[in-house]
Amino acid sequence: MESAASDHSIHNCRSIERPLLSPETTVDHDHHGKRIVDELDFFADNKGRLMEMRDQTVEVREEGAHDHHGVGQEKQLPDVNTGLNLLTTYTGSDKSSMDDGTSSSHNMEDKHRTNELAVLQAELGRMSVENQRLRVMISQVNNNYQALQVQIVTLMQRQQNQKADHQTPEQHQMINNGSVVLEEKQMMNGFNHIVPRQFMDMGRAEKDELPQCSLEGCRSQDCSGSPPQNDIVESMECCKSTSHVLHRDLSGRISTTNGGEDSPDQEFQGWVPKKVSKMMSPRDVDQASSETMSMIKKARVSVRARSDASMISDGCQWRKYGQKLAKGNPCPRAYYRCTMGTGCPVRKQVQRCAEDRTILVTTYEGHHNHPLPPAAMAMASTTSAAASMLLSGSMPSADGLISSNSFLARSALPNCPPSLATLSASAPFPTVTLDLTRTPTSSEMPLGQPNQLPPSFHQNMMSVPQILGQALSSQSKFSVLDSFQGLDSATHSLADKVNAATAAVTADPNFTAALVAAITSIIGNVHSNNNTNNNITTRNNSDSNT
DNA sequence: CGTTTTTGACCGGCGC
DNA sequence: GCGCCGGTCAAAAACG
Repeated sequence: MESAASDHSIHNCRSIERPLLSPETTVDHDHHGKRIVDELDFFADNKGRLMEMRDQTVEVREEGAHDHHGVGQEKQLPDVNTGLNLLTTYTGSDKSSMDDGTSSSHNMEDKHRTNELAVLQAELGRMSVENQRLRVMISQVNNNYQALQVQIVTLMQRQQNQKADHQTPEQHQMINNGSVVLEEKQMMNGFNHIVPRQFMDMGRAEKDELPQCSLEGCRSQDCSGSPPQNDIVESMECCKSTSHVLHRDLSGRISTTNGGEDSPDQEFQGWVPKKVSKMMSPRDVDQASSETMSMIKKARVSVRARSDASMISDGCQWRKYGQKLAKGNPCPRAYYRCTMGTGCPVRKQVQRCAEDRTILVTTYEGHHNHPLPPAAMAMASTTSAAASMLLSGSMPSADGLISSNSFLARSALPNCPPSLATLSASAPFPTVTLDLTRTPTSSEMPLGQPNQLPPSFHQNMMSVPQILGQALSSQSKFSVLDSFQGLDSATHSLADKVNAATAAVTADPNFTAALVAAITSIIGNVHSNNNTNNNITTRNNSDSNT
């Protein structure tokens, strides 16, 4: 039903979505070569009735093609509603044909058919309305995506402003009010392409391969496999130690695009040992002004979940590089580094809550510089989205204003129950905390916004990444499945799609709340079944077709 | 034998 | 300046 709706609604995406159709959706090619069954299957609940009327439907369909706004042969199919008017026409012709001296039993049968047609017509009319509604939703998603892109650029601009010249409070206010426009980047003399660079990788600094890649160029040409949201997180880190060099370094996106193959300078991107910074020249160290470093903080996303396992499965491969006994918590804190890509800067800390040792606190930091499997992509996108929300609601000048339940926190997550997501600017890093230790009750959900969880959240028991992936697909005009069809050839489009999906998530804090709720409902099952995230592709496949 | 984990040492930031 | 603390390094051990 859902895929049916999407197929009907997103005409321009049809070529993409068609491969997703399950065999049964295309099996029934009717006479005249029209894929009537496509329609039928889309509205599966009506299938039975429609099947009865197949003969009539075929005829009606052909006429409908004329009536309908010229959408082209393929696009006529989605416009099921078209057939309605024609059904009426057909009914008339049917009657006239019957008047030609047929028996009363035939009349009865025809009247019965007529009634059925009327019912069918009403049903199709309803579908038409639904179709229109879905189109509106698609356009809204598109609008949200566009808005998010502007917001991302604004954020990048903001950070660049902070580095280039210390902003006045008035400027901060302007940015906070959203009055900073894209064109402002041109005021940042010499920094036009610094911005994207800065958002790509914080670790690498020395190698510059594509300094000509402007902000617009990077976005439109998609020279990155990294969603901008992810980049935002990364940017927070990059500025800490190498902000003075980053504006010359534009190679990160390319290396990411290369399917994880290490570029010659791969060792310079991503995570860099502190010893590297030690080798920086005194001049470089000077340039990395303390002001900059104090203004820019690392953004982190912390996930609290009940789990008996030592780690929640997030689809990534991690290598433990340290363990420490933190003060105030008898449970040791473990430090992990992502090993899926060479030099990947992403790290995470895992520690059990001192108060409740069944609660596992996982803190993510950084942005992957390599392609991610679907499962990992979901979590990465979600954490990045959360981080971007944090950043969108926080300015360095606002440090200290952000705290749990603060105005800014509630502004950034206006509809997110306080128990689910909180912002914290507690030193040294601003952190978004997603609390999955309790399921949001209906009372916790925003008023007037009933539980927005997709039905599948309740129906299916999936791993966290799975459910995130599905959630992302449900919020985007692209499906996750699409993204991973032919990962090799679709690296660019994949980035775009994930980007769009993340943007959609970011644009809707409600969805974040729903997401958290969904994770919460799943996390308990992860305990007993840690392997469920391995079939995300399959699951999404089926989900995309349902 | 290569990879991962463990663990003590080390480093830098921060507060006093 | 000193000590505390969080974070990281890297050698050794463990693992597959």
